[in-house]
Amino acid sequence: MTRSEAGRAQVLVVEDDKGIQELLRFTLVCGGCQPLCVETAEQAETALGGTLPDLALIDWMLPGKSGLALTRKLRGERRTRRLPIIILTARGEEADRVAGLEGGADDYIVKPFSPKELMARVQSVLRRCAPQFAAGTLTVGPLALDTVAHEVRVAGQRINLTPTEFRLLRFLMANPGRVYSRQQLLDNVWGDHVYIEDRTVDIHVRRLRVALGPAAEHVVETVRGAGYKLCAQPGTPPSEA
Amino acid sequence: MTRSEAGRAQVLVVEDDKGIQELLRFTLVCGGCQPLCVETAEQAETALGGTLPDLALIDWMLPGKSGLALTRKLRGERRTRRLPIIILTARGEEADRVAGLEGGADDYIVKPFSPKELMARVQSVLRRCAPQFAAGTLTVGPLALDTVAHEVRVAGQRINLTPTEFRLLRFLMANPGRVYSRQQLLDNVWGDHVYIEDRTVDIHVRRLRVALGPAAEHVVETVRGAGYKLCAQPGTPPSEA
DNA sequence: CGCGAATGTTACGGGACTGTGACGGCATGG
DNA sequence: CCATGCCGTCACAGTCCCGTAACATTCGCG
Repeated sequence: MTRSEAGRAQVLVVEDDKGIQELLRFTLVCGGCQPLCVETAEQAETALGGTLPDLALIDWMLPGKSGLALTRKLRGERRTRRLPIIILTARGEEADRVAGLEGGADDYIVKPFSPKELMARVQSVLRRCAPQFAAGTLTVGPLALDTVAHEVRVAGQRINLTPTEFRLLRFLMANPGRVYSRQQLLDNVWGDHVYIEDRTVDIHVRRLRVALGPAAEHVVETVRGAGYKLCAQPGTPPSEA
Repeated sequence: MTRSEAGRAQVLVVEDDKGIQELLRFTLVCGGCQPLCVETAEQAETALGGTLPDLALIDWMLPGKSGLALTRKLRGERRTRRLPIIILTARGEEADRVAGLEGGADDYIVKPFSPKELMARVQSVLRRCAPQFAAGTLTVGPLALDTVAHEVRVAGQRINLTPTEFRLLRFLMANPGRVYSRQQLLDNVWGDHVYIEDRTVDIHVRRLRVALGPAAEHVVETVRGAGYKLCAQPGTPPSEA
């Protein structure tokens, strides 16, 4: 589900020109997005330290660190690797387009742009990168996962998870009861073409179970020969009457 | 079922550079695929006139007709429209990535590539395009089989099945009332090119009946001299013509 | 009733699958 | 520079599953 379906898509805007920033903000709000505006790459990184937005809109020309450098950095870090990025560039900098796409941007927009074009591209990128998770709190059995605050609670008790454990649990909680093979989990939690051993999934499932503690570790079920799934009713052994 | 599960996936390789072609062939064979190599787009079209492969690996730079043109043509024809395509492109042609994906490719690989990466992407695309087992819940008599959750219930009571028992029951429930010989069951449940004793099927049928319990064991019927079938109405002897 | 073929039933050894602990690499932060 | 935390891989152990063999039973038929 796109966040544009359930709530507003959060868009991080990195733009030093106040006028353009206001235009972007206005356009995005009118288009149903929730903009978060900063002016420098450094501020952007600070903002990205918290909850990840659904999309980053980055100006090519920034004071200090350039938009390209920021893009490359975001692509280099696991946490932000899959964050959709749109580059804003001025007319006549066509050569930069190549560099921008090389740097990992998903799309680019040439200034001056029409609000219509901006929203079209934003929606397009959001749609393409969409199969994400609805904002809000997922609840399965004794588990509660806040996708915005990045918090997980077991019977109300807050626990700490590593990034991978969190994404794994989030994915499973988004589709409870559904069995996923190790490969499917790698595709959906780690990313499409990442070459990692199947068994690595087992390790993270174990670490996740340990982190969940005895109260909830059995919520993550092993389906022998098939994969793993989340069981909504723990303590219901499938034994016969 | 993907061919990668039962049998080797056939991959058409369109690459004019002999060295790279050999590397591709070697990598694919090691990865469990069955490559068919040609050097030009024309030869590729000829090869595609026969049995369709499971995947096409097309070099971007080809003598004469380009890989993009070939991709577009394949996407334009009904017969090859759904054929998964991966584009091979050289470093520095990143801009072509967009054109390639817009042209209808499912993925692209940048040369030079590692064998591991190649196989990861090939497998990923094959998985993504693999025909799925019909999702949903199959119901026959007192039996209910959830293909997604991998759960089986007898009169609402959940039971545990081993992987083979589950596949066997799933196949029978997908085609209730129809008689299958032991060999047919081996082909469909175990996979095509497996040589296993016929009697093994009997064993698993028994184990399945035991697992189903007295309430439903008679749903799996023996047709003497023919094989096994699932009877929708237990207690209703099949009326032959 | 007797016989052979087909099927049901039991037992068992090998192997596949998963759980578990440990290790080294890598990036981050001081 | 080191310390820390996270991650991916390896190796080992336990468990479960599966295919085969062997024996028992039932069915079909004369």
